[in-house]
Amino acid sequence: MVTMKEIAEKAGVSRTTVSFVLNGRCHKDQRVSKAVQKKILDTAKKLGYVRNDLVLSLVKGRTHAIGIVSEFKDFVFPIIRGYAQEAQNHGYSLRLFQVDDDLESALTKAIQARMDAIVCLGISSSLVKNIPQHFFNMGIPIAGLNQTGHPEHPFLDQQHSAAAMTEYLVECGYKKIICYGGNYPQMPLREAGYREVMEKYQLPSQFLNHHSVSPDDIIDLKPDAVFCGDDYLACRLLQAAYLRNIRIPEAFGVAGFGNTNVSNFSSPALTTVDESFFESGVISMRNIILSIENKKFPEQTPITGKLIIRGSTKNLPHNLKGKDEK
Amino acid sequence: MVTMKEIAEKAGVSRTTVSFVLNGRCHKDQRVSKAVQKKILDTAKKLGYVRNDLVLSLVKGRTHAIGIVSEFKDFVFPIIRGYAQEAQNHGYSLRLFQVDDDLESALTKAIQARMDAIVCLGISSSLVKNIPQHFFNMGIPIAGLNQTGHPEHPFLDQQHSAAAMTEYLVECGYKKIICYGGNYPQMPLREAGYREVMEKYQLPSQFLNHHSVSPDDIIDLKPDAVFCGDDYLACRLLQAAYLRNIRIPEAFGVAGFGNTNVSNFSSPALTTVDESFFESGVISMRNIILSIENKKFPEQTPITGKLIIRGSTKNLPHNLKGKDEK
DNA sequence: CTGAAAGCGCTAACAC
DNA sequence: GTGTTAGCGCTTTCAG
Repeated sequence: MVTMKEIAEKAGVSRTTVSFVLNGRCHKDQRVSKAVQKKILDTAKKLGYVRNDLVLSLVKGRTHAIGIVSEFKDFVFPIIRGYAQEAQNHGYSLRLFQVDDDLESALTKAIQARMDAIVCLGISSSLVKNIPQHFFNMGIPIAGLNQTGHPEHPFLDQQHSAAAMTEYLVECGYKKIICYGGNYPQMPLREAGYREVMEKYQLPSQFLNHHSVSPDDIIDLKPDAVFCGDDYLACRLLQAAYLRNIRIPEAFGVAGFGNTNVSNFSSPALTTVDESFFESGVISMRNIILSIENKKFPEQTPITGKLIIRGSTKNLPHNLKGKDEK
Repeated sequence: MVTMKEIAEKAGVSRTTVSFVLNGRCHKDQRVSKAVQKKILDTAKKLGYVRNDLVLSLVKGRTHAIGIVSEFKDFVFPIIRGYAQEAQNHGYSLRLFQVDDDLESALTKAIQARMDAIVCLGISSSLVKNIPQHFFNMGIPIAGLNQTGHPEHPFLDQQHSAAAMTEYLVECGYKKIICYGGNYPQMPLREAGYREVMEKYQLPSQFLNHHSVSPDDIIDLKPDAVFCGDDYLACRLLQAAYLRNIRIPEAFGVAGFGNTNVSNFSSPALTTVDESFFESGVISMRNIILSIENKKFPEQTPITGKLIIRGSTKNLPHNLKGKDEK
């Protein structure tokens, strides 16, 4: 790999001069004659010089790399795409540190590599609680330790989004709406959004957990609609209905949460809430980079999930009638 | 960030000694007294020393990082998970270089960062053809420029896998089997696998492209089964059938390709071929690391896709009868 | 058993 | 306009 020293020798000048020219630090007025410049540029090209960012990082104390510490489960990749996009726009790149069992060792590796910032993605908060304090005193910002609290992380307003979906289901004319979810951390907020709206309309609310209640059980309850805590669960419900030849949305409506790609390919396609992972990754990375560069910080604006209306829900006749009566 | 120099000063020894101790290069026989060792280790811990891999990379000429150059479309992430896993097992980490429009600039960044190897992932071969030769002369292995030819890349034997699926469909008792695909590069091989088996059983083969033939058209052709070129297309077909209240697999069988997660959540769940992206990522990364470290290379073993049998196909009665007759 | 010194490739004050 | 010099943090050979 050719170095500046070699170029300097071939061109018969000093390394400093080469450095100046190759970094374009000779704005017409300053230093280095045109002739020498050209000569240096030419030999650099001829020799195939590529600058060494390792050294720049060492000297400048900045690597322009952001460490992503994660187990890299499927759901983080849309976020990472957002990260990658935005990082690239600011001249940063991403470095991946896989955590298998040991979060601390992954963090250590990221620090050894002298990342400009470290983002923990999708790490369970119980693990995070146990990170020794000294990791935070190294002078490297460690961000995104959970999905909600951290300022660098824009976050989906789970409750508000769930409320919006529930509101939509009520508007469709559904009365007996069941909330069907699991144990993931966001569930309580989604459930709260659901309850809030059900109470507002004085409708009976009912939350059921898929660990104790099967999709078939849900069907047997003969709901008007089921608001599922995530798209995957909604698809399971759709599959159960399909096997029993129960048509959706004719028999009852189904809504998911996430707008993951399964929701677009199910039969019928799912009405769901878009979690905007990509977008949230972009904003998140922008904030992280801002915090590295300026220490300034735009105020935190939570993202609101967009309602995605597809074929698994529909306006019921009596609702349409109701609208006519107004 | 604390340095060895600081440790040396606090401990009252030279930097060399610190280096030796911290790198565990004092195997009972050699150098440095126990007392000094302990002292150094203690002050290192007290000060919170974390070694600087940037410098190590500079000195050793190896970064232990693999550059992934890609547009990071969804389909590459299962591969990247495999990469990350295997890289981590060998003490390497991944660095992501996003290519927006300009492959060369992304490659240049990866070279500037002095990656030990560079993998181009999911880059169209037309772009790759135009990479100037000098990129390959930098001493950094650039691998995986396409999905098939490169020795570092294990690859799914597309034709063989498609043949296996077709064979399965024939075994199910289906006669009129349509192959329904698109324009992606793997399609011709999959089609060839399909044709090969259809001919073997002297069944009529028919290939239709979704750019000119809609899922509804396919249904109207009243096939026994449809072998789709990918899971997504298969789901589109399932959705079209659902809207017309045509039951699968009762009306006809449907098979996909890829075993992407949509295939597991469709109604009915899809019979498909597992492309083993994760596994292929693992093997690929292993080969790349081997090639960095030894220049030795295990022979290339193409991966065979596993048949994943789910609810969208079934054994037909006359086939079962046939089996009884034997 | 321990330390001095050179070197990895480059930047940035400062002198000539 | 151009070169000298001292670092950045660490490894490693070679004296002591």
